[in-house]
Amino acid sequence: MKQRPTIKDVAKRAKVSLSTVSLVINNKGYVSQSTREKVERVIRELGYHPTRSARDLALRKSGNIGFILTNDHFTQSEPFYTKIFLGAEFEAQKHDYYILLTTVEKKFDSLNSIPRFLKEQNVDGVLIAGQVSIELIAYISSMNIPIVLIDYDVENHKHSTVLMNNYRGTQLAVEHLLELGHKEIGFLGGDLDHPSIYQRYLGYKDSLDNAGIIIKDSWISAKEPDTKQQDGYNAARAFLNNGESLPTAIIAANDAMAIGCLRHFTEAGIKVPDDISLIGFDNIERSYHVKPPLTTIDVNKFEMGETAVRTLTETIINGNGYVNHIKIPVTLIVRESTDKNVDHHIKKRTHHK
Amino acid sequence: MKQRPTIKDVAKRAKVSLSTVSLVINNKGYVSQSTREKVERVIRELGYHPTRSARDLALRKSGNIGFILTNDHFTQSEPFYTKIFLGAEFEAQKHDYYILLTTVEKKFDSLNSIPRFLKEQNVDGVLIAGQVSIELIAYISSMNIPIVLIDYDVENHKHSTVLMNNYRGTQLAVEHLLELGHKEIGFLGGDLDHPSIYQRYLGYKDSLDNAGIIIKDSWISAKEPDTKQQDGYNAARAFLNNGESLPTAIIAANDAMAIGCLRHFTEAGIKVPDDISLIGFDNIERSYHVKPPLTTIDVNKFEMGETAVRTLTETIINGNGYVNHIKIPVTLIVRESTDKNVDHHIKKRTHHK
DNA sequence: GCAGTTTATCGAAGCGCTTCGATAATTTCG
DNA sequence: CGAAATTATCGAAGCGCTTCGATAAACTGC
Repeated sequence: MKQRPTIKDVAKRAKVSLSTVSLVINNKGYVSQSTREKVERVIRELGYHPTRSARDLALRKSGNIGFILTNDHFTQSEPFYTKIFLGAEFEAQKHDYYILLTTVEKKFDSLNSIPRFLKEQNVDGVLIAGQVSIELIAYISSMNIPIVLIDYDVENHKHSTVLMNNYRGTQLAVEHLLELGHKEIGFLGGDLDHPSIYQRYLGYKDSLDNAGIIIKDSWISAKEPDTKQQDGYNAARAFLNNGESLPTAIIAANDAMAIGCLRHFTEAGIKVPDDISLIGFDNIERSYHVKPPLTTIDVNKFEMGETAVRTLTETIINGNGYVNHIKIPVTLIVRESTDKNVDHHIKKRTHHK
Repeated sequence: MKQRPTIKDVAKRAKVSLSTVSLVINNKGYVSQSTREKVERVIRELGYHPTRSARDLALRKSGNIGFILTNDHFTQSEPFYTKIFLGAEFEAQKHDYYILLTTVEKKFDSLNSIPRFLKEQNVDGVLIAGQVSIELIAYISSMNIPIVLIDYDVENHKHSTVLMNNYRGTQLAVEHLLELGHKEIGFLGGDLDHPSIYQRYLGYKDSLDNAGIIIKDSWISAKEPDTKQQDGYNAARAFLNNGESLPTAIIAANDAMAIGCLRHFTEAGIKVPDDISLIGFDNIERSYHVKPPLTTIDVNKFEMGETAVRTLTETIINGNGYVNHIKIPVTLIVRESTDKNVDHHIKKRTHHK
């Protein structure tokens, strides 16, 4: 196996010094036209290409960016972060970066939670997707490595973030329902401590406020501990048992909860959308296959990944301190779980049975 | 920003030479218990960790493995290679490798098709998923870089391969149909030149042969140029118009074709599985949502990725020449598109109308 | 008790590249 | 026309690590 040529071979063959070759490769300093051409010719002849690790060592950088997420994401059925990752991967390729992927435990453990690529100084910047421990973020931050957070917002706004426009999402949902003639619109949330969910709640609340509608407490459910299907199911039951009349439409914090809610409604004989309209959020695969298909809010995950990489490379170039908060637009997907508010008095009777 | 400690700092502080520290880190050569402990203590105190690029340069390796696929895969809706990639990613993590992903054009172009990580000598081995140009494979091979092919088999068996057991898949399908009492079993294939499809065809043919059933030409369709849904649709039409009676069951080369076939049958008033049973292959997402849900053959894609990485790391360690051909097992997923062969004479009448 | 091993440590060279001066040749222009 | 600035090239040092001898001390065993 014959060795690949090094910069030395190029220099020898072109009868110039190592440094000159380096200058040509990097388009730096002063090199006369003639020697530049000579060197370039030799490079072509030899099929030379600089070796990554040598260059990295000399430049004290890596050409990689790290992608961190908690290890439960990939095992989830919904490929949310997978799509973000792919978007990032493609954008990174454009900027001549490679992405090193790693997963970490949800809870921080200073021994094991530090991704290897950080210890090895093998990344120039880091993408963090979803809710990782703030200790880890702080640790990376303390190493002075640029960070971009995706779909997760920490309180201090020290790092750039790429979020979906949660607020705008529920706003769209409310607008859609208002157009359909609904006035009594509920919100089925889970854990309001989660920033995204809270934003969705706010978008809902503000929109109704602006429409001059006074929200009744009984329209809102936010007692469930999480935002999974089961929580939606439970929340739906709570709705039915609170002694108050149901709103004519419900916006769920996400599709999973909406689907759980839908299931309970179906069991309880409440028809969606005839008796009540229902909107989800996230546009997960299943929201399309459920009966009836869910009206929901979609965000382009691929674009989130792309944008994150673009932001990160800019931070790498411009140095830290460059902070950017980007909201990726969302769109309303109208399917069959929402319908006109025909006559809500009939409905009240229906679900009081 | 204070510099991270280097091996030099460790040496100084531990009052030993650079080389001794290196020996300790790598567990090599002779080091007395006492100095070993001393060095290890200092390493801990300083929070030292060797830097990747320096080590790579010295060792002339990279600690990365490349993952190549053609650029159309990720744009396809079916996340087939995505799952393989994730399997590979996780397994790589266990072996302390990072995966560098890249896509290449289907047709080889010596200028642009060479992945950057190859030019930069930035990978110790390469995973190739799907049908990439043989020129590229030959090129990589000529650089003496270990290769493992996934879901693609080139003629010369110079490289390790990880394939799904296509042959076994259609064998399972035939067994299933035989148990249901079918004797007239057709095969709806596309491009038989594709090795995977051909293996599926062989599994079908051999199984019927072994069962003592003589296959009629009219049961087999293999004239379509590709294996997409439209090809299945067209093939189904050809089946109906060939003047012969239909078999009582059909095995399609893949789910896409099966779904196309199903669509045409539905349009033609032929009921699946009442009039004819139908089996797909691949277990794509849609095969589950179609009416009726498709009986099909599933393979664990994640496992394919894992196995490929395991094979590759072994080749990297043991040197080339270590060649392994692995077939990942498949399983039959019985859903609603197959049923007992009740009375096929009635059926014949049905579809002759 | 001494030649031959084994164990322990270290200095120096080397991996392939970048970059900082130093030197020299060429150009500018007051 | 000569001092200063610009252009061109190169040698050497350095990036942080591994590894090959060299050297020396500590054991073998006869």
